[in-house]
Amino acid sequence: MPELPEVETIARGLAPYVVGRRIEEFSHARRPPLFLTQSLPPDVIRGHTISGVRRAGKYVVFDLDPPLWLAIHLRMTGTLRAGRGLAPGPATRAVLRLSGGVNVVFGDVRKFGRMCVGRGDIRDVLGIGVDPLSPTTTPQLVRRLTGRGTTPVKVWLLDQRKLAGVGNIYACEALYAAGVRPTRRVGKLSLTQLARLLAALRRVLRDAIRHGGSSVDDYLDAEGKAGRFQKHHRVYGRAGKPCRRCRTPIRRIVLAQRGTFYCPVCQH
DNA sequence: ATCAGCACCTGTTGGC
DNA sequence: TGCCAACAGGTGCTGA
Repeated sequence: MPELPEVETIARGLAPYVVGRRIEEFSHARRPPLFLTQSLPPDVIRGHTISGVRRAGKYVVFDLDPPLWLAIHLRMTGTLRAGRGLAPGPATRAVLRLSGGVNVVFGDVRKFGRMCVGRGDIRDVLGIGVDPLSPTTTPQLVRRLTGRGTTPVKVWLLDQRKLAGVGNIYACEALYAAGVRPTRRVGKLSLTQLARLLAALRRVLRDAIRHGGSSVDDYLDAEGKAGRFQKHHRVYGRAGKPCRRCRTPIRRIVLAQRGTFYCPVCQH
């Protein structure tokens, strides 16, 4: 469920609760497997201190001292909550018990979420690409990444090995904002169109972060609060409803098995 | 090397 | 009202 803006919101919300605290205990479910195959044995993090919380792609990352990291991917229904004396619930998959009585609880109804303990270059270990919000991600770099690829641009945006962090909602919204049809072959977009798309993507992501992310169904932040950006969606989830610009009904198609929404008039 | 299709899970919703 | 198929913000594997 959570994409870049939701993960960013969660990471920022966790920081005041966890930074500077020591991990006293780490308890976690075993089935279905919670840890990625490339993970170090998870229990090595016990006794380490959390030096920071950040986002890498769609992962929430706890930086530890001595140097090590714990990355958590929420997939569709994962939630991360922090609080003093916070209790586990029925869907709890893991709990970090920290110094000072603070608990971090990872809940996940569908059990798709995954964790990974590692050290060194996190992007290498997790296999994720560049960040769309990074100033080093330029239209020229994006062009190098797309090459002459024949993949539909919307499917390309969802490939975490290229750009990391974009999911279904923001891919749809950014393509609408840029006036680009989701089915366009990514390698055939001009550099100008790619630049427009990257700028639109950044605008949409920053805007969504400012609004605490999108709560379409069950996303909640680190303190259990819903996001507000769903009120700003222009196409996502609006099949059959009028385009806010031209009143044409928004169309829904399926690309790579994902619902894809666009305006047939405003997007070419 | 790609890529469509399905698998992984459970809860909610919409159509009949 | 009740049942059940379809669908959901994500990713990874398999086989063509």
